[in-house]
Amino acid sequence: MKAASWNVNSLRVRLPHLLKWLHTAQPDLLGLQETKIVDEQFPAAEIEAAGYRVIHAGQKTWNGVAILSKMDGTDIVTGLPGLDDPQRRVLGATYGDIRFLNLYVPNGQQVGSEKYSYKLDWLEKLLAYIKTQLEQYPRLIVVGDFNIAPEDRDVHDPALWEGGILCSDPERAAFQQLLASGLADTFRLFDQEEGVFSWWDYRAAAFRRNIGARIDHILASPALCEVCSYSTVDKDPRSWERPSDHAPVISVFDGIGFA
DNA sequence: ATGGTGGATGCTCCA
Repeated sequence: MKAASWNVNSLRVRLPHLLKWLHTAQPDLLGLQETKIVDEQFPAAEIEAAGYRVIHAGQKTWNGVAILSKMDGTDIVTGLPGLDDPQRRVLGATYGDIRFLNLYVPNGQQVGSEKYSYKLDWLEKLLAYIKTQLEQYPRLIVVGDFNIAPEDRDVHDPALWEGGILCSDPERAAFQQLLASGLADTFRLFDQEEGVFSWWDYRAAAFRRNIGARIDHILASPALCEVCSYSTVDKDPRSWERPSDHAPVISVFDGIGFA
């Protein structure tokens, strides 16, 4: 079973990239973030024609999350308990005996800002929710754009980024609490090359110079980590014409019946 | 060089 996550930064613009990538990568479960489209305009027909079921929680202009899958999902949730939030950032569903949560964590803009406070509050609510989900579902996968680079090795220039947004201690502490709750960062279950990132700023030729950060993650519960055999970032779509600023991330779980 | 690019929107915000 191949799980994936991709911040597409406008599904309207990126639909051709998505369809091309689906064709070759063939993920079984894919969380999309920043669809930036209302449900009524969601390109469901094109995605279904590519062999995928799809659920979407969208809004005008900003945010928006979708899950593409090769089987039907049940017990669909949107939003976090205890957070009455019009921003569409959470979508969860159950596929067989896999619970799959797709997140678009707030960016936070700048340390100390109002948006930063919202991000930290959001992460606190998320942690509480993850704990209850872990009790309920032994096989839990949490994917998304976390807007957190967990460690110094997850950014191009740790000194330059130190204490800044995506890297600040409270953000990293929140991420560590997710790991302490029982989830693992599947990318770090394996030896990886240095300088692997999932997001590169559009500006200053950042992708060409590999000035980026690893902020998109696939977390999994212990039962799934045991059967996780591979995890990577697929940089290829970031090199295509008119790309998203994020690349898809992928993790493979062996022996999971799907579709 | 306190910039740069890109997306959605509508005379600017967000990432």
